Amino acid sequence: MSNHYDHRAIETRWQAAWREQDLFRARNPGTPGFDPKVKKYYALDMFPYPSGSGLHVGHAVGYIGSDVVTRQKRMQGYNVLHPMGWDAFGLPAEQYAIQTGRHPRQTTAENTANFKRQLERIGLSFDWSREIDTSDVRTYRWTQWIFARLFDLGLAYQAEAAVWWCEELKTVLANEEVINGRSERGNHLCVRRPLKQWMLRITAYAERLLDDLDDLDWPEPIKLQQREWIGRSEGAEIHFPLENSAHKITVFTTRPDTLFGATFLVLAPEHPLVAELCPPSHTAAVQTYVQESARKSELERTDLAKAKTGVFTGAYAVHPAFEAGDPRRKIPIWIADYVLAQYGFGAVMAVPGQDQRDYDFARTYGLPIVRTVEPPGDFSGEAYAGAGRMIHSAWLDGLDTEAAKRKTIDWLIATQAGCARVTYKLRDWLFSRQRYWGEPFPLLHLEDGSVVRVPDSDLPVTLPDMQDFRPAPDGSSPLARAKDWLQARDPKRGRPARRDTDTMPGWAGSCWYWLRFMDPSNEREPFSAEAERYWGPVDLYVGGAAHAVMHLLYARFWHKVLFDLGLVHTKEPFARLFNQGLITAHAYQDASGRLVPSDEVVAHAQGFQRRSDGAPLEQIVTKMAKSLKNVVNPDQIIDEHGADTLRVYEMFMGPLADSKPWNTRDLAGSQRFLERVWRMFVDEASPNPLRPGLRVDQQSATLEGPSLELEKALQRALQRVDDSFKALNFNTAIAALMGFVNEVTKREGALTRSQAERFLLALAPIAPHVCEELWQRLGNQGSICLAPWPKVDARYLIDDEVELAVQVNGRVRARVKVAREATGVEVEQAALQAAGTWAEGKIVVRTVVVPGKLVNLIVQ
RNA sequence: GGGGAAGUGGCGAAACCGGCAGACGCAUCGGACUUAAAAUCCGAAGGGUGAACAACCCGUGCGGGUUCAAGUCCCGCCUUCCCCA
Repeated sequence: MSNHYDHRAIETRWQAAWREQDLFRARNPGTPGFDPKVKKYYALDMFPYPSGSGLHVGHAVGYIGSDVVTRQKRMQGYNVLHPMGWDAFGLPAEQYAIQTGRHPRQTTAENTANFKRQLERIGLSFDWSREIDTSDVRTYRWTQWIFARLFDLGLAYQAEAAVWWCEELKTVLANEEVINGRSERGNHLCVRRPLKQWMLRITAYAERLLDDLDDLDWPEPIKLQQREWIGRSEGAEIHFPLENSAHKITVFTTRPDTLFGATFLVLAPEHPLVAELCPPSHTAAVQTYVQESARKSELERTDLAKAKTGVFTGAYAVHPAFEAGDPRRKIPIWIADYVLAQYGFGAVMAVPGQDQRDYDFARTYGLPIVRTVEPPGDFSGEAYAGAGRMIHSAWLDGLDTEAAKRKTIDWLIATQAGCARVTYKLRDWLFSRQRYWGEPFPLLHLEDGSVVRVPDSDLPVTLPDMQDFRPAPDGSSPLARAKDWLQARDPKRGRPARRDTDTMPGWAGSCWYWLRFMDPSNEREPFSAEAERYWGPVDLYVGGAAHAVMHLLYARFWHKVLFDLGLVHTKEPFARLFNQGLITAHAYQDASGRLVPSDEVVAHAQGFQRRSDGAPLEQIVTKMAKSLKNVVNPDQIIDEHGADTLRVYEMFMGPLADSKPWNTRDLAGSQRFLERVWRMFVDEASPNPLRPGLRVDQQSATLEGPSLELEKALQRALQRVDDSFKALNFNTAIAALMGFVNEVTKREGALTRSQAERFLLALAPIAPHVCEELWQRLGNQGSICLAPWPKVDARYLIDDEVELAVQVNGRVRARVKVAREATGVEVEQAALQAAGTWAEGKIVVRTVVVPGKLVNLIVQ
């Protein structure tokens, strides 16, 4: 047997062995091998959409991180659930299929096979017996089943909602397909137009989605983003009757106190009353404006920096707080696209004195501006949005803002002109797509226009096999063309019915997949209560911060609905959330800004040049993307350097949470480290599988000399490994283990077998293959993957003597060694002596002693 | 526009509660081993002034502040990255 570090042979050997031994199988209650006394640990990765281009090293970093945690937990004796699957439905898969002219079912199967192969090569310890695919009918029948529960609860409803429409492509586009009002594909102009859509009433859960964030062990920034997204605001709704109509316009405002400053109303262009209240003289101008704003995205419409546009409707409303005959009682109604239809009531009372957008608008169109809150004396702005004493506000004058809000709300209630109101920025979730590759809705449309759902016993509603699944030119879903599939019968009375032709959005499967992993092959229910009670909630959820808002909010919403139905026993699905950072990469641009593939770049001392012609290049840091020509494929890294080297490098690059640039050059350090570990155990010049000194522990009962020093070094390293595993910044664990290897190198022959074993155990979660190989060479029975985690012995962490820095007036001037138990006075004396000329002849006015760290002498 | 995160050597980074800035690596340079090279091992290295492994000064994006002591805390800016139904 060759005796050098052969990563290829080692990695294939142990991956095969682990698979054969079924080592990473998680035991469900009631199955053979299940031990109720063993604690569970559920570590979940955000499952990937299996794209055609395969996995790159940026995807791998989160998976490796969670795998390291998982492997440590197994060694600590937990029953670990660590599953993986495929988020396979959705737009990208469909797009890819249309481009290649092949069916998404086929491309998805190929892509998942490739992803799985890549993940296995990295040595990730997934329980593959639980693999699921959201586009597999065995999975999506339960997605439909859960949707059916939502439908029964009245949480799903149909409504007209604005969707992007591209006239050129003759298709409905998703938000992510429209950039700056133009289609991503082809760069054609798009407009928003209303279409009947399925909506989910997530707003009914807004309060709970907000409140329950408090108890979660999630990164604070993510919680903050969710809170911002939900956007709770307290205020009032106020009714403004129309001058010549029975209708009234209801507005929401967070500043009811500023009612007397409201000089006009502004409606969103989509407001339902727009057409009705407009007198014929103004119809043409209003219609033109409504069409123009349909072209804009919300981003453009609400951009504070852009000029506000709007148009007068020709109609007036009655200001409820002014007496009849008061000229201020009649206020004009305008339309402007900075008001969004979906927020509040799609209408605002404009208070130009206290709101900058209203102010800008009033100035542009010459509308009156009244200030009703007194700004501080040094205020120099235009609209004053802060708090203050009320002025020009009749019976509110003199009150402060808070008191004025309360009094106004009381008045609104008393006069039936409004009431207190809480609104949320969060809107109901547009849940249908006019696309092929998604879960069909389990719904039937009857001839009388009513909608009934497919009974549970008739599920699944299978997605029909279609050859042409492109979106239709009239905006209808491709499923509308599946004639045979379309026809159905009312399950109750047998009347003819038509299936719903929309499909669910890409998010649907990811709203409950962690529950399916608990009991993936259950054919009677989405998951058993027993499995959920045992495995839930997810203990650690690892994924990109990119999903901070939408996926996590949607998933929490579904989970809460299931909680209310008694189907899950926790209010929240993910106890701890961790966001891995983005792996960025260098990309190179020439003078014209064109991207140059990374492998055509040469680095020089002065900078970077194109290999072919020596043209100077600029280096930029971006994310890894095929379009930027800077993607690094893990297969290639594993071929050349090994999976363990890839794992060590990705964990050594920096804290898992940080984004950091990939640099293939730096791999060498990680590979060298593993080679040094290898040589610590194996003498490559000899045919022996192991250095003779490590065969049995020859150490006597008490450690001394270099072996004692190594013991202290090992204990310090183990302590740092434990700390770093808790925080998931494995870079410091690896640094500590490297430091230990350096110490061993300096003390030839001092390393004991016990020390060698404990070192190996601590490294095993990060570099499992090489550690398993050496573990077996040490003659151990059983896999290192299930061997007990090494414990820190605190006795070795304490030294008798400590070195202190001696500062004089805050600057380090000397160092001094003192006994660990030295008193303050002793330390001060030693420090004074060490400070020498710096303190000589000076008066020490103060001494600060930080035990074990430093002494600061303040002298005059 | 709104929201979030981050700026430390040539590069990736470390520094736990405010306590010696730059651990551990990469790249670089020097030495040992070698006929030679690779590999390996040993060593140097933030910047400046200096002949100096002497000594001192300056240094954590920029400008202020608090403190015996600030990468870390406070105030105001600049830049970059991520997300937006």
